[in-house]
Amino acid sequence: MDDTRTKLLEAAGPIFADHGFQATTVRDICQRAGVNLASVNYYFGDKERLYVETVKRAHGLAVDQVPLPDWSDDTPPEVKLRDFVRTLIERMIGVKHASWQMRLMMREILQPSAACRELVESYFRPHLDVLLGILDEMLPASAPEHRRAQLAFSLVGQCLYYRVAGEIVNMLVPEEQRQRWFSPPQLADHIAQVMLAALGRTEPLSTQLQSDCATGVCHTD
Amino acid sequence: MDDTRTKLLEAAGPIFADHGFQATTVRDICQRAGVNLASVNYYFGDKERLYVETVKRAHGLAVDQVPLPDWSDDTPPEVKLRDFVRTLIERMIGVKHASWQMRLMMREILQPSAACRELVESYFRPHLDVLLGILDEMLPASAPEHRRAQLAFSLVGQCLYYRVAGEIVNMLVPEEQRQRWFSPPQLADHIAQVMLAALGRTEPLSTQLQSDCATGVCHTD
DNA sequence: AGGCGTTTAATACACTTGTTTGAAACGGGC
DNA sequence: GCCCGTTTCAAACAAGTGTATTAAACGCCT
Repeated sequence: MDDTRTKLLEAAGPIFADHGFQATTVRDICQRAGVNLASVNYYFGDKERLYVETVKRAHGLAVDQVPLPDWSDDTPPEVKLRDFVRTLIERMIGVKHASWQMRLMMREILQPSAACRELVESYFRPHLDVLLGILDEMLPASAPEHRRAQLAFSLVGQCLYYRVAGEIVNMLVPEEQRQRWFSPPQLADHIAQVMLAALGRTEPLSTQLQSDCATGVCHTD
Repeated sequence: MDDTRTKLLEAAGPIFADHGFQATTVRDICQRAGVNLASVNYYFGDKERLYVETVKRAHGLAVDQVPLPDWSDDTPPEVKLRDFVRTLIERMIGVKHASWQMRLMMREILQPSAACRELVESYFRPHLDVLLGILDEMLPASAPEHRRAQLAFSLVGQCLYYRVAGEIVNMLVPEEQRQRWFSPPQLADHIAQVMLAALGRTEPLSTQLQSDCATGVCHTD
């Protein structure tokens, strides 16, 4: 399928992700796609319709690219939580240092547009439900609903941070330290450790870091 | 001081924050400021210079608006950490549901421009140092530097989340639940609890939530 | 008052934007 | 071949953009 329509969609993705809706020009997209200027209006009606289609396609590709593992019924919740974090981090910053799909979705998160409602229901809500299910296995039944949600947001927030503020992290952390200690799996394991320690499923971090700090960090498998 | 220059800066702030650099027009700014179209070129040379000045001014105002408390020397680190989180959250979503200053800075975080380097050195770095100092008081001396940084990012990430993904949270959490349990101080206390529990300075959350969940949540003072 | 540097004002100028147009090219079916 | 709907193309359009220009108004000193 390399018809003009899909060529347009594929060209539009990275450009919209980089510059946002307003700042990208249909001329730019058409040039990148190698098609005539009028094509976007012919196939999508106008620029905005093309944008919405691009966003939909983006999150479709994003979930396919790094899917959640399907756990067996006896997988302990600690492992599920760690896997969940790893998947999130991988989607955020793993795939070739941030795919255009994620960059585009990030724009929608920060400034929701017409394409966003669908994004929430078909992407965020299901993932939140999975995470809430994992947390339920570790929390007492008396834990109120809003605390579960806030815990989920705490976890997601830590992952999202490296996507949103990645450039800032790059400026704050020296190059060599970043290379050695800030790889996606390392960050994922750190976040999982924080959450598990907070939930009381692991020793607190301060005691973990007291003894044997070399091996305590990189149990990456 | 209501000369044209400052009128321009004050008008430009919210508009740049809402629409970004590209999508805002100097005509819009001048109209809102009630000054002539040519003024921006007269006072700032061009649109970009005005933008940079606006960003600088934004973070100047942001720190003044909600300053960090100055703790006495014997303030326990747990209190400092909680205060730090509260300050961050207050800056993120507290002041009249997100001031334009924060919205503008958020744009720079997500997509750094020329004005960003200065933002990092004069705003983010000092705050990070304060936070690292607080964490140092709770961590063993053997804790490696990169883990401290990651812990700091975990904390900041959780706070940033409600600013970045605030609209998504609004769609995911029912209105009434949001009204009751998602006020800035409540969110701040939750995040502080997570971090303190992870560090082992409090009981784990799962046991906290087991007993007496009604009073355990809202120690707002 | 008069002169002068500073500020404001209206307008014009290129230029880019999204979109439209109408004709040309294509691809089968009879 | 010829007709047809579909797709491509180059060009043009109208609106909106940042910026430049020019003259008028202002404030202030002597």
